[in-house]
Amino acid sequence: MPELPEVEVLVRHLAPALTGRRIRAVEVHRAKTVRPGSPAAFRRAVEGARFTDVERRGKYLVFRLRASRSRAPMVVLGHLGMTGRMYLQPRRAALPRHVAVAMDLDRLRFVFEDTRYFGRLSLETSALEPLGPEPLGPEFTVGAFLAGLRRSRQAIKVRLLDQRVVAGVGNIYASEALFRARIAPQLPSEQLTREQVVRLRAAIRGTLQDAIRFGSTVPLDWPGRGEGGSDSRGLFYYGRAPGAPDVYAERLAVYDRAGQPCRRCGTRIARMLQMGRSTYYCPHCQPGPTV
DNA sequence: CACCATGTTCCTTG
DNA sequence: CCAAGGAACATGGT
Repeated sequence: MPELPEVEVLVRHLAPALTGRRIRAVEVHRAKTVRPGSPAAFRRAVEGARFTDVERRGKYLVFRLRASRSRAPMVVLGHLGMTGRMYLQPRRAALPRHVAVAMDLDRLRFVFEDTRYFGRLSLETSALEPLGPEPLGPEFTVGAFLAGLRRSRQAIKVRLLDQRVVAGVGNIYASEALFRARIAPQLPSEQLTREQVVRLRAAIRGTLQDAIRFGSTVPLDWPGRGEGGSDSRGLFYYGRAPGAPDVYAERLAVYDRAGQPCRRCGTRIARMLQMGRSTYYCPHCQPGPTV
């Protein structure tokens, strides 16, 4: 679930739902999720604080809080890892099996569920420092992108996963953007022509924006409830309702479609490994050096 | 049983 | 210095 578009959609729902609410209690169910830092220090800092805003930077969630007594502003950084989810549920509802952290608000509970526990929460924000430009922001210029790609023989697909080049692109949207730009994933990044860089920049922005638009149309719900329930007011859950069709995968052009026909030319989509991660591409629409 | 999985970080080898 | 590869984290799906 979590690359930039999924985090963006989540933040858009969380911001109005959390802003102004006070954290009454914090339960850290998985100590390692608070990293770096300790669960005790995290609880001490956060309990009693009030949310003032929620933002996104790359794939990180930036929770802005104000301490109850000192009124000092503070920041909690969140990352969903591979399987993290965040949602609100009624405070008396059962916690999910793989709950990492739960925060009691007044009537609601804010839940960080994370099956594989790769996600994290921290009072430490230095992880934001090395991040490259926001792909949808004004800093992501052709010049900045060009600077991030030159003088590297790394395959362009691998470069796109480097959060210092551009922040928020992950394994799914790297393949999708390269298909959209018709650029071979294995092309060394320094060999991209200026024209290709311009096209790839536009493709990244278009791909991410389409995904955000798509995500915004997905009905929200929370585990264990049917959709559209009358008491779902103020609650949300970004993801697939149990048993619902996986519309999420159907909109992807190449990711996880190995062997299936390219939607543009009919050629079978190919899969290869780059740095141990799957890359999907159309050998006809994205011609390039054979590796 | 085998292999794969939306992410990041650390370590080793060349 | 760079690049590549592997492992670790931990659990589930096919």
